[in-house]
Amino acid sequence: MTPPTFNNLDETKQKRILNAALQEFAENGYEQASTNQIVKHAGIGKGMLFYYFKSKKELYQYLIDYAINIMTKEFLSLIDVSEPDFIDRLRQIASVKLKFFNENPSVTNFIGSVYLADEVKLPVHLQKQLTDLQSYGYSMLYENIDPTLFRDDINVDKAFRLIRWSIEGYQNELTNEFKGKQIASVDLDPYWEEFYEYLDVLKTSFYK
Amino acid sequence: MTPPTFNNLDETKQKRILNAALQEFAENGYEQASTNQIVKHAGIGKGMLFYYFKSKKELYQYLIDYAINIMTKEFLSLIDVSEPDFIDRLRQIASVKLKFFNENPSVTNFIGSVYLADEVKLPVHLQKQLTDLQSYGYSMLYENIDPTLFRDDINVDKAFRLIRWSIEGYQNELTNEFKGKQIASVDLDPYWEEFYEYLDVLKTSFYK
Amino acid sequence: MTPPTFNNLDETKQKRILNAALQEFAENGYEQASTNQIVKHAGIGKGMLFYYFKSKKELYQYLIDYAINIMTKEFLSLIDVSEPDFIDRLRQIASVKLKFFNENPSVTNFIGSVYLADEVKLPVHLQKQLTDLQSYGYSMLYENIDPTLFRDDINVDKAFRLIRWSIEGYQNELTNEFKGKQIASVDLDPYWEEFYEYLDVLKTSFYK
Amino acid sequence: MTPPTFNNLDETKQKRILNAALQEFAENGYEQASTNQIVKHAGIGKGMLFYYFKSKKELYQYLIDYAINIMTKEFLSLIDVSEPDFIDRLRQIASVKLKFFNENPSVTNFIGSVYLADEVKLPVHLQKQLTDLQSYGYSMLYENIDPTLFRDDINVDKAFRLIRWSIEGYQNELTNEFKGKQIASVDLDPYWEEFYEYLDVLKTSFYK
DNA sequence: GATGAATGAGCCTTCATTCAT
DNA sequence: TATGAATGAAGGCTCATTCAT
Repeated sequence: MTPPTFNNLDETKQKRILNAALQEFAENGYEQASTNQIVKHAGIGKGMLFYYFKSKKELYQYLIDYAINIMTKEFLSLIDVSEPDFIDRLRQIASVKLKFFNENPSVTNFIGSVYLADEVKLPVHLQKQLTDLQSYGYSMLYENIDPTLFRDDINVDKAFRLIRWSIEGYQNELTNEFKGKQIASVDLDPYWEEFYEYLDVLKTSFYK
Repeated sequence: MTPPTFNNLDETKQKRILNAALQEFAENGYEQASTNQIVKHAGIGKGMLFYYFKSKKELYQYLIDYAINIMTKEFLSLIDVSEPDFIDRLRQIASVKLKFFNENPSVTNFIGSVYLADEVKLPVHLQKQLTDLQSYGYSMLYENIDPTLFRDDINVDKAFRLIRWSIEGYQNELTNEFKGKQIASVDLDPYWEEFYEYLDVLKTSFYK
Repeated sequence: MTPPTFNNLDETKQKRILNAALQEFAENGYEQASTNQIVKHAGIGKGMLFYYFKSKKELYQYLIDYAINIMTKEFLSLIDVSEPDFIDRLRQIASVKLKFFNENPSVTNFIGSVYLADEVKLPVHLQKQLTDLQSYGYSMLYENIDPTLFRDDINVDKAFRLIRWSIEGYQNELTNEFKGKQIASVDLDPYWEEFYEYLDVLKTSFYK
Repeated sequence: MTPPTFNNLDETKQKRILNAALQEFAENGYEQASTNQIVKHAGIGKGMLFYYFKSKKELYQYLIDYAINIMTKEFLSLIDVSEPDFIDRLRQIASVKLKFFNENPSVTNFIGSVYLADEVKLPVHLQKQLTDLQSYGYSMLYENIDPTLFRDDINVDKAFRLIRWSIEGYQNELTNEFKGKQIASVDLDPYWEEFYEYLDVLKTSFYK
């Protein structure tokens, strides 16, 4: 399924190529991404990319598959589902997510661009994997949550979603703010503090 | 600042060109948009586009400027700021926004794609205008709001933002759902109903 | 059907492009023909070829159509079918053919390469035209021929074909011999003389 | 002259490589032939082909040399020159030729494509060998022929050639007809019968 | 000997931009 | 003003050939 010519490369080279490609696609979208730029940044010859992947599209689909796998293994599966408090769960997810982002910034940006753009008609098995990834993410989010913590006078499902949207909105705003900056160079502590304050407001409002 | 050659055109022709361009950019992004398609849909010769605008980029920036102006005049300025209830204000904004979208779908889609994509490095004056647009939007949102409606045990500013993010998240989800469909063909009533339910949950939770 | 952008060119330029293309395709076949070489020899910019023709394949098909038309009008239709003597008919055809070749060498070579190579899957209407061209050629060859000139002890149809094949073989041999030489620089008279001698042998053998 | 590295291979491997190459060149012509396909079909590594032959062109020329030799030894030298009747000689040659084709279809197709295409500028020694092959073929055709069988009122040399051209024309037509079909699946008897009828017409016409 | 990864020139094609008319 | 023909750089991709292993 995955190109054996590529998988036989030593890992650092694979990583160099994958990162160059993930970044190029994330920044420019599928069509506008330039394989020329990719090979230049990856430091490989013009022909090799097509020796490994046969076509731009195959490379793109390989990246999606790769991103899905790594997100599953190194992000979603690390979420602790024993925490029954929805908002504390969200806090923990944010922490794992940030760690993942720091280790795989290009993967995060790339998979985001895939969901946003849908420039490319993907084969069904990839469409399914993307949907599955989302479902798995939701299950990590909602599984084993204790609904009795919520006020009795509101619809809990609606509350779930409103809270999730709030958090996502907050995180998007931060992402936007940090865009272009080296994340490593930012002192994140004040942001965590602020985040916790937002979570407290949510608890106060939505919980009993 | 705006090309005088273009502004001297009779208005219907201007509209034809602008709409052709707005649509092309909204659908394909900056790089992928084709000037050939634009002139074809606008019904003008290839040379004229570059006579009016000098370059693809200048056209794009003109469109941003144009979109900002029209959104200011025909959307933001129509918001009724006499409504002091924050959540009722949001409801009213949603209604005005939908009306604007129905009358100017290409403008709405275009400006959305500009915020999302940031393919192009914009000149500072446009960056500023975009920020100003957002600020103006926020002022329409927050001006004259009665904070005393909110519970006393939460930070009202944080509540404002959490609520706004919730609503935006909900609206994004709908936008995504409607993508590709003819909006005119959708019966919106059930969505309004659902929207109001969400607003009620917010009121119950955040208000006294 | 034929690209209007190309047909609007002044004729000398059209000819320059057509000849460059006919030659390139005749010499190298469809796949190996280089559009780069064509534009270089035609003295036009790289993009123009695709402005006129949209694709290499469309150019190729245009050339086939063009070659068929010109061969029909300036070669086959000039054959005098009032001559009932089969071998004299062949003599006359050879003369017309040579004249045509001198005026349109690239067309002749091109259409020959098309029949030989069948590299490209042609659309049915072109397939049909090519077959029709051959049929028309045969009709010019056989129409109104007097079979009673042939000996009674042989099958006249078989004789027709044997004679045709002889002549074609002779002509192919000459074509091969002249390959690469400037045909204009060759004194053809001795070849005509030799040709007539061959025709005489055929008459002696196959006629009463 | 022939690469010693290649000649040291055991014969089955040589054959595998030669057949893979002959077929690829015969089917696609020189330029369009893919060395990748050749090594794949030959079951050898990419590097070895260029170890044995140094370049695609050298391989091609080796194949020409090889084809000439095998045609000489296993086709032309098998022609029975004791038959003094020209037309019976032709019949016998056709039979030997068909046998050879059945045993070496790739060689036959390859050498045919070489004569037709002349894509490649061959070195003089190969040009000469090709000419010699033809000469040798002609000598097998004409040697020991009894000219007194021919009518007295025609030039016998011209008759020889006319007859040869006829036969070649007939055979080309058949080759064309069979193109793409599995020759083994065709019942050839009716074609032999027809062939003999043509030969009879020729005898009746050209012999006393 | 043997492999196949690596290279880079060249392929067809698109497209913003210019310019003669 | 208005047209659209003309340009050439850049796009994705292929392939003979080389070379480290």
